Amino acid sequence: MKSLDIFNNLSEQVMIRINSCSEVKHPNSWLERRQYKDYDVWCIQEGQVQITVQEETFLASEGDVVLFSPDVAYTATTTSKYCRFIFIHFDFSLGNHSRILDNFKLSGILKGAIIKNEKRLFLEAYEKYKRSEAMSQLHLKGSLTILIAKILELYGDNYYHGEFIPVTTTPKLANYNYLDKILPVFDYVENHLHQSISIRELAEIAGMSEKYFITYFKQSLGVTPGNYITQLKMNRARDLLYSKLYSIQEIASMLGYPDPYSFSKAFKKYYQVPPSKFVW
DNA sequence: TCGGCTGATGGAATGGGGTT
DNA sequence: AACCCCATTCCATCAGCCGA
Repeated sequence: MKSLDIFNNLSEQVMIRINSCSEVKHPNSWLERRQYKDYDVWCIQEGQVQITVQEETFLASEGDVVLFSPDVAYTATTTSKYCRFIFIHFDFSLGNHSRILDNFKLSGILKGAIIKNEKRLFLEAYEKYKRSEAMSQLHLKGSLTILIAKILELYGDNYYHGEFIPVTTTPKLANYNYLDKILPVFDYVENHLHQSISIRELAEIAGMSEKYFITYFKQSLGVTPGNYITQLKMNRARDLLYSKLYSIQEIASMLGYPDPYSFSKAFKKYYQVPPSKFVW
């Protein structure tokens, strides 16, 4: 299992909040030196944008998408007569972890060709948003989610990795491998969903004391290990129920619950509906 | 990174409602 | 009546927060 799978498995815990979204056009004399506290995506519509990060210079052309992570200090100018781009500022968090994406080198320039469809959806949503059409904010958020999912997918498949380096304020932020320590735990949970999993055994796998493991896990992922296990089990329970191939008793046993009652209890707590009423 | 405290959770037993 | 499923209750254990 790849560490990026957490975003898929914990998709219900992912929160994206749009802070601002607009379109700007800058003349050749434009020079901007900034460092934001949230994420920022630029969709270059016209011209070329030259971006300098940590003394290194990059060029984003028409059609490209630029992703800035928080704490990336950049200087931007245009090498063409003028440039025009749409920007969107947003926060991205998993559970209560607002900087989970810092674990990955995502900040940089994505060539338009590799993200074509997702960018098109985003631009369509932006046009709706600009005209204040009905549900346009939901459209915008949805299309941004798709765009980010695509960036994560490209990153996971090694088709993309960002080259912007953030200004490291704490040692933790400099460590892109922060999740690596608990990666074996993800694998273990994934492969042992059919049995009851104790935090103690997970801590052992991570090579930490039980108490510290819980703290570390929550700091790294934004959710507690217990919540993580429950989330995965409930995802699978939902899929198994939809398949209509198994009884509640069978599913309970497939997910490591000692009896169907405990499973029902956990299921209802999570979905607010008992498993028997979940699929009609 | 650890230990103590406390609320949360699991497991077992029991009961009730619905269905066959 | 028998069976199934879920709710409730009680008690023991565990997870996770907080302070050091």
